[in-house]
Amino acid sequence: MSTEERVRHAAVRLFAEKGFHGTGIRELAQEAGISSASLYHYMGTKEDLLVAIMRECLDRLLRGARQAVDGVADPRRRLASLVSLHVLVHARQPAETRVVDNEVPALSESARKEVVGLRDQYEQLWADAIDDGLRHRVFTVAEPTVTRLALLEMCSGVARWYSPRGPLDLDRLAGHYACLALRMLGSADDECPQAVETARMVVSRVW
Amino acid sequence: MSTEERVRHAAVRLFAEKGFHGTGIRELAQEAGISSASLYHYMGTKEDLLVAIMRECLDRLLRGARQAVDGVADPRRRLASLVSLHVLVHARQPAETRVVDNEVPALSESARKEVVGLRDQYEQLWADAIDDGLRHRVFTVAEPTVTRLALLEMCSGVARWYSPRGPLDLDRLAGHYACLALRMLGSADDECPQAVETARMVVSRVW
Amino acid sequence: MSTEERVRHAAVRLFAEKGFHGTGIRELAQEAGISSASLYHYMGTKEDLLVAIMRECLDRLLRGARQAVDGVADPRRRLASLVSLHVLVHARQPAETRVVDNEVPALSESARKEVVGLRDQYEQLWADAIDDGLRHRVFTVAEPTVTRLALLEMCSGVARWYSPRGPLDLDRLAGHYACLALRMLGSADDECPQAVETARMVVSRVW
Amino acid sequence: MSTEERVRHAAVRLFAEKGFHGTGIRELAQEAGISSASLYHYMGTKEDLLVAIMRECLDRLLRGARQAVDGVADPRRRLASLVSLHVLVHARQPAETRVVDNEVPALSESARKEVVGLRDQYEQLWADAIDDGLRHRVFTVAEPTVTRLALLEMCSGVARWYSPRGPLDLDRLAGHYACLALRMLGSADDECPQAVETARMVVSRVW
DNA sequence: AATGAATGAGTGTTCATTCAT
DNA sequence: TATGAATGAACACTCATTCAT
Repeated sequence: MSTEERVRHAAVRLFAEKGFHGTGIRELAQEAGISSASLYHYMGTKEDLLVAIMRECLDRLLRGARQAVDGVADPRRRLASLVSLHVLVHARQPAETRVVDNEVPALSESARKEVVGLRDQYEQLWADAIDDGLRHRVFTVAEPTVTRLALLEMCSGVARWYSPRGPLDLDRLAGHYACLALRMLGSADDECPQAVETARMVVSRVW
Repeated sequence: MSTEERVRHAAVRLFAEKGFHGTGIRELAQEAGISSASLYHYMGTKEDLLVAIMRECLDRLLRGARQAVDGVADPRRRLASLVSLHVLVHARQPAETRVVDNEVPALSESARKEVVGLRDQYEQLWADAIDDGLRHRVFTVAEPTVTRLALLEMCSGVARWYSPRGPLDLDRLAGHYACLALRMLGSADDECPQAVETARMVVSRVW
Repeated sequence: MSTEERVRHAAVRLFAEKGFHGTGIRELAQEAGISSASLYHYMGTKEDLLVAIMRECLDRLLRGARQAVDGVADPRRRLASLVSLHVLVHARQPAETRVVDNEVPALSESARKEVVGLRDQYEQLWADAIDDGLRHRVFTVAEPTVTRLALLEMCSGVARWYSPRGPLDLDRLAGHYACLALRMLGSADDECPQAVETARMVVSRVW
Repeated sequence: MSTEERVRHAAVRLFAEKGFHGTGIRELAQEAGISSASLYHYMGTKEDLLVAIMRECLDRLLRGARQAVDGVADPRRRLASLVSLHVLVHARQPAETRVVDNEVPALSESARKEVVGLRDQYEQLWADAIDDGLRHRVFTVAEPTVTRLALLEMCSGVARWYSPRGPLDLDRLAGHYACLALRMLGSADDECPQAVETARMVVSRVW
């Protein structure tokens, strides 16, 4: 593993564990196995490093999500795939995703704009699937916007508690969340296994 | 409003907005309208202040939750009331609840133990309702533990986005979440209005 | 002497001796007899301190120069008084004046504008006296602008070498420079003693 | 232009513009178009580079000054030639000369001794001319030492303001300063054109 | 009750310099 | 000849906290 990768990994781990402001540059350097001065060969400012982490994670998520929904007509399958992918990624990369989810307020104005922009594009894919499902009457739910937010928070929460050492494997986890999501939307939950399959394929392609 | 309250409010607002480590003592003092030295008449250390905020919030939530479920036999109504209460509180007090949800890693070992202990007691009430519902076959869900976590994350997420200036009033919000929850558990969602009523009563009693 | 004054004196001494960039904040603190953290009770940034020193020195010089020329009709006496005052001040306060003369490039854009503005006002008084003298034919010199600059550099140079422990007292020094200046301008040099008298009075009033 | 020359030029430019302590090694490298590590193939330490610049400039000036006065009997012509040469050099090479004039305090003890020694030899030529002129009664001035310092500061000041884009060409500038100098010394100022001629010849030989 | 003054330890970042390649 | 990589020390500045008044 290159030094640059070690720096990145150290930052992801520490920012996730102690927060951006709770992580010192010297701590970061020690975790990466170099001096704090050397750190600056591999990054700009501490914030630049944070932005790079967020951008890459969101970029991948957005790219993956697009692959998961592109060309899929059935909104139930689209939504289920989005949920599965989101859960898979949050369970496999809890550190990265927690940084993305928690440290937005630590960003400066301009960086925040970029990051929020990416996140908005991503969430739009969820909104489209939900709207489509409502229009085609395969979803029945009172508040689509609130429900979308509820879904996203529910799925992102996985990064806060999932442990690979627990009894649940990733596929069953993702499948279960897909079921919960379809239930919330008032739909039958028989699309889940195929959605998990799609999500797994996307993950193997993008990560 | 007493000075002590002003300090508490300032801390809640800033810890929620910028995080514990992102908030300076001088910033806190300025927001409270006193000098940073005077701050120390109203608190111990900065961490003591954080702990006090978390403890009070969790205490109230736990007390409220107990009032909401005590003596209620139907697990659907218990669960729906817990969800409604949780959502109401997170929508009405987003700053306090975000501090509780986000700043646990900023605590020292011993303080963390206490706070996590309170949270565990609180979550146990949810677990009990779910288990009870499964036992009585009013709930049908594959992974009760995962589902409980999904529910909690979904509901806590409200604090991250709800705005009182939006189109949804608190009661409808709480009711909608109760419906979503019952759906997730594979139950009919006709207990929601009463659950909201219960939650409102509890809130008015405890806060 | 108050702590604030000690800080100011330390800064003047060190900035003059080693330059702004050559003076560390810790060195400054040590010279002032406080910790480097305490320094920040008595100043904004290091640059703010520099600007304050420059502003005060230039303000005084400008005020003094105006008092020295106001209401004096004879341009020879005006010019001689300006020279005497300039020399007196640079000999008595070599540290302050060297900071003003040497550290302008260390200033940020906006601060530099202010400082250069003050200096320009000051130099204008010299330009006016010279122009007036040429118009009234009491001065005879080919290049008035160049000559003004030559005069100013010559007089400012005093701060770089004059020592109060040398054989020349301040009055004779100032008088000699006034003579040199009048000679450069092609004028008789009999106004000097009165000019020194004027300068001494101004100095005692403004400093 | 060789890399070594590019380094030298970059250093001269930056040391003059921002001072020795205000110039970073990376900045220097960038200005020279190489990496900061490569810099060390062409210099010793940063201070060595400064010393080399100063030494060369002072060496040339001293050599030039000797050529300008050697074998010239008339002290007026000697003094006028020294002034002309000094002004020409300071106007043509403002960066080098400002470094020499401003950065002496940045030198370590031993380097400072060497540089000050060169400067003293140079100034001695001025002192000799003045003393000679006084002895032969072609100069009339009260304080020869002070006057020498005033002359030197006046002439060195040229480097701080002269611009080749201004209305004055170098010869007229040098001639004007020679006149000012002779006036200061109480002498007729008719030696100037020849002095400028001498200075120009010396410059073309030494630089 | 309130705060100006004070500080040791720490912040993120840059410094001049070295060295293996 | 040239440079990426590396670093200990220093940079200007802020931290949470204490204490005399």
